[in-house]
Amino acid sequence: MVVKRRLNCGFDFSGVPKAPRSTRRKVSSERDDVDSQLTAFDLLASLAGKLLEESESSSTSTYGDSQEDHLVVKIKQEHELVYNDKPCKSELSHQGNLSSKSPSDNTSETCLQVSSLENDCVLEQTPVSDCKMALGLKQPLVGCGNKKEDCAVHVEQGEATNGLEDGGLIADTFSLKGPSHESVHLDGVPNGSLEGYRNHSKLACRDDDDENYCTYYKFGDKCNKSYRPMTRVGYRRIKKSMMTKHGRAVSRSKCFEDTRTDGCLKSLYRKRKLCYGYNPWKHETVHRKRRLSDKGLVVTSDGGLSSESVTNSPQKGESVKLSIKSFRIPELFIEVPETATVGSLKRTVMEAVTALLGDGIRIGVLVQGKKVRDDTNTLSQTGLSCRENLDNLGFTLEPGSSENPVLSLPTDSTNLSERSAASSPALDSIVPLRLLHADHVINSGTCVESKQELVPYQSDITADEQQPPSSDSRAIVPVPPLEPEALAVVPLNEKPKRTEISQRRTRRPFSVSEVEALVHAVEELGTGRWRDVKLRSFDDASHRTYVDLKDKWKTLVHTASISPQQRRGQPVPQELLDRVLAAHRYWSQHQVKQNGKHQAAAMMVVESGAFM
DNA sequence: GTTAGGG
DNA sequence: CCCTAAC
Repeated sequence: MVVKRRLNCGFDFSGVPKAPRSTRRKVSSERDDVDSQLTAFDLLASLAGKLLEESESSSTSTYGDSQEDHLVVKIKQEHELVYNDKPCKSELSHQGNLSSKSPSDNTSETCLQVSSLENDCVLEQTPVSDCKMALGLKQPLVGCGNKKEDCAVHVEQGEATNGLEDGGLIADTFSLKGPSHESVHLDGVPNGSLEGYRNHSKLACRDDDDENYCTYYKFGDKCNKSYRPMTRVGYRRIKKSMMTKHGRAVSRSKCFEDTRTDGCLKSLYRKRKLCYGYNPWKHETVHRKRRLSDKGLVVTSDGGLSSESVTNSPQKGESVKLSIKSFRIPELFIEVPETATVGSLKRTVMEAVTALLGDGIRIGVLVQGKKVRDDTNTLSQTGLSCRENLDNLGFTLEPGSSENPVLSLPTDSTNLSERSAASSPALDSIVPLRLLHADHVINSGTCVESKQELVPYQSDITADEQQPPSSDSRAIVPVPPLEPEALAVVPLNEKPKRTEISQRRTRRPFSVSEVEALVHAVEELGTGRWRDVKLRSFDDASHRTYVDLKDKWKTLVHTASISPQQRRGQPVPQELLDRVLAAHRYWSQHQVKQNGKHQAAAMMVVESGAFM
C-alpha cells in the first residue's frame, strides 16, 4: 500500500479504498477554479498581422538599427477557430510603438508584459546615485537613439504620462500575452526570420512547461551577425522528447535542462528561482486581480538594468568618464483595468517606475565580472584606472535596502509559488511593485556574445530582461554567474522547504478560447476520451495535459452548475457554459454506447440543440 | 499509459 | 494542479 506522504492531512486515507471509479462521483465542493484568465487579447492584433507579414519577408534588413528606441512589441496570440481541429497561433515580435494600437476587442483578459523600461542616460563623472536620483524624479529620461555620441545628457524633463509613447521612457519589449501565450514556439520561427526587427533586440520566448524564458539575441555588427541561441536553445526539443505524452513527467525531470555540472538539485533550485522567485508577481497578480477587478489588464514589467554602451575616455589622468546608455528597470508589477485608457496605462507605468526607483535601489559594481564589495577603495585601487579595465566594468541593480530587501515578503522558506498559490494574505498585501532582481547588469565591455557563452544559465533567471546591446554600443561585458547576493531579492531564504524533486506547476488559467476548444472537443468526443481531446485540440499546448483538460472540464461543469453569482474568476461566457452542461448531460447518458461516437455527437446536436 | 475521482 | 487507484 502506498503510504500517503501528505503530512497536513488529518487523516490517512491510504487505507481507505476508493470506490470503483465508475461509481466515484464527485461530491466535494470544488473550489471554483474557473477563474479563467488570460483570454484573448487583441490589442495590437492588426499590428501583429502586419508584422508577421513583414517578418516573413524580411530577414536581413537593418530595420532594427534605426529603431532601437522603439518599443519592441511582442505579440503572441492565439486565434482559435472554433471548428478547426487545432487552434491557429501566431506569434511575432516586433519593434514598434505602443501607440500603434489596434482594435482591441473584448476577447478578454490579457497579460501585458513590459519586459523592460529603458532609459538612456549618461553618467559623466557622475555618481551612479545621481543618476538614480534623476531617475526617481519622475523625469523621463529621453532616449537618444543609437548614436551614443549624441547622448551626452539625457536626463530631460518630460511629460510623465507620455513616457512610453514619446520616448521618455522606452519600453523595449512589450509582450502581449494572449490566451495561450505560454505556448510560444520558436521552433516555427525560422532562425533569423525576425532578424530585421531586432538587430539589437531580444526575442524572448517563453517556454511552456517550465516558465523558462529562452532568449535569442541578434547582436549588432560589433559582435555577431546572427542569432545566438542561448545555450539552452535545444532545451525545448530535448524536453519534449523526454516528456511523457501527457507531459506529467516533465515536472519531475527538470534537472536535465541543466547543462552545467551543478547537478539536479541545484538546477531545480535555479529553476525554482526562475519560476517562482523570478516571477512571483505573476502569481500575485492572479490573486490581486481576482480581488480587485473582474477584468483586468495585468501589466508586468520585468526587465533588468543594463547598459547599452559605456564610453570611457580617461581624461587628465584619474578622471573616469562613464556612459551608461540605458537602464533597464527590473520587474514591475502593475495592474490596470481593461477599460483603462492608454494614457492611464502610461501613467501607471510611470508611477510604477518612479515608485520602483524611489523605493531605493543599490548599485553593484562588477569589475572583470567580479563584484566589488569594498566601497572605500578607489577606482584605481579597484583596478579601474585604465581603459581596458573600464571595459570590464559593470553595474548591477540591487535591492535598495541591503538589510532586508524584501520588506513585504515573508521570510519563511515556503516558496513563493506556493504562497501565492495559496493566496497568502501576506502576499496579497505586498506592494504590487517591487524590484525583483538585482542581477541586472549595466556593463561596459567588449563582447556581448561571450556573455552568453560564459554565463549560459543566466538566461534562466534573467532571460527576459537580458539586454540586447545596441549595434554600436560597446557591448556588454561577460557577466559572471550571478552572485547569490545579487538575486537574493525574492528568495530571502533560498533553501526551499520542499526539497523533493517534484514541483508544482504554475497555475495556468484557461483562456476563453481554450475553454471553447475544450468544449468543442468534448462535444464531439465525449467526456471519457481526454487523451483524444488533448490530441485533437490541445496538441500544441504542451502545458495542457489531458489530465488538465479533464480537470478543466470538471470545473467547467461545476461552474456551469452553479449560479453566476457564485462564480469567480474570469467569467466564462454563458454560451460556453450552456454547451458544457449540454454536453455533460448528453455524455452522461450516452457514455456507454461509445461505439458510434460521431453518430452520437450528431445525435447529441439534434437532441440538445445546444451545440454547434 | 489512460481514466476517474478525491485532495 | 497533484495524487492515486483502477484499468
